[in-house]
Amino acid sequence: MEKLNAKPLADLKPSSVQRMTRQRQAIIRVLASTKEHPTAEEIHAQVRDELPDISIGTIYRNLQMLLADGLVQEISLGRSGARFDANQQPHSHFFCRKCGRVYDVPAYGTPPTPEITRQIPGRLDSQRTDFFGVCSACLKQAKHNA
Amino acid sequence: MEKLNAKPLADLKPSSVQRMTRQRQAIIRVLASTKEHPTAEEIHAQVRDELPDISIGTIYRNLQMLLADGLVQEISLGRSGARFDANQQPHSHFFCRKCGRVYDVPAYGTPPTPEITRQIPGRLDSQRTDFFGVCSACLKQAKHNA
DNA sequence: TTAATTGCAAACCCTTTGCTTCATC
DNA sequence: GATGAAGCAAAGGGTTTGCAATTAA
Repeated sequence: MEKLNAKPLADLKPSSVQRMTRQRQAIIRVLASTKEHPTAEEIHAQVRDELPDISIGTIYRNLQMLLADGLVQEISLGRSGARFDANQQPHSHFFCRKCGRVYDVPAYGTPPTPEITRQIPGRLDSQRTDFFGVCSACLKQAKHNA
Repeated sequence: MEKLNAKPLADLKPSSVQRMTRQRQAIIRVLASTKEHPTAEEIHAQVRDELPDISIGTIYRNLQMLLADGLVQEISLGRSGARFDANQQPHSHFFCRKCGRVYDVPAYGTPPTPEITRQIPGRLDSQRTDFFGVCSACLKQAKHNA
């Protein structure tokens, strides 16, 4: 029931979006109420509880619009299907190599030194630091199976 | 003609690899001689110059083996097809949002503070800092079209 | 009323895989 | 020779798209 992110997402009137359909509301609600970084499939499954006929295409189309408006971030790890993050606060991610889950961690990253900036072959907009390892859940399971 | 990376890749005897076929040699040669972070398709196109009948499946199978042996890194940015990097030296990447190209930049990243480490929900193996923006080539082109 | 949005299904792209043939060891 | 690896083509998974029907404004 984390409500911190609910506000910004729900309040904004994204420019790509023209009508607030039931489907869109439900998708936004799911995104705003989770810190799980769900995949499109996972969002679909959850929204289906409320709107059993919603199609996966609608999920993707809405995600596109929310991405275009910067209300949602796409975090993808290799070939395993994109995950979506509606947390507007600056934060970093911890990726589990075993299960593919993604966890929020406090914002991390020092501003690029002029040294680095000078060596970027272009205009630098942003930077991101990601963390990798094996999550507690997987560690626990591994120990259990041993 | 950058030869720096050619050595480690060419010298190692990866455990996944049992026979050094002409195809594998050619793929390794392409990877070792570029800093372009080619996609599988791009590797295919280049190797084809030498071995016109090589199939895309062979490219992928070899990349898998090289990945498994840690001789190549996969760097993927969203949905645009994985890119492969055989540069063994520590370094970071600059991703162009416009064209999708990936450029090497000097290694970047400060060691995680105990503070951060403590907040990671699992065992931290590694971290990575990526840079995003628009590359010089695209900036130049945009100016040209204006 | 009317145009944005949906549902459906087919199409797409990138990657993987099964199977037969080839060629390295 | 044996067997790992290649070529080919079909299958897979995730995502996008065309089109007719729906529905918010």
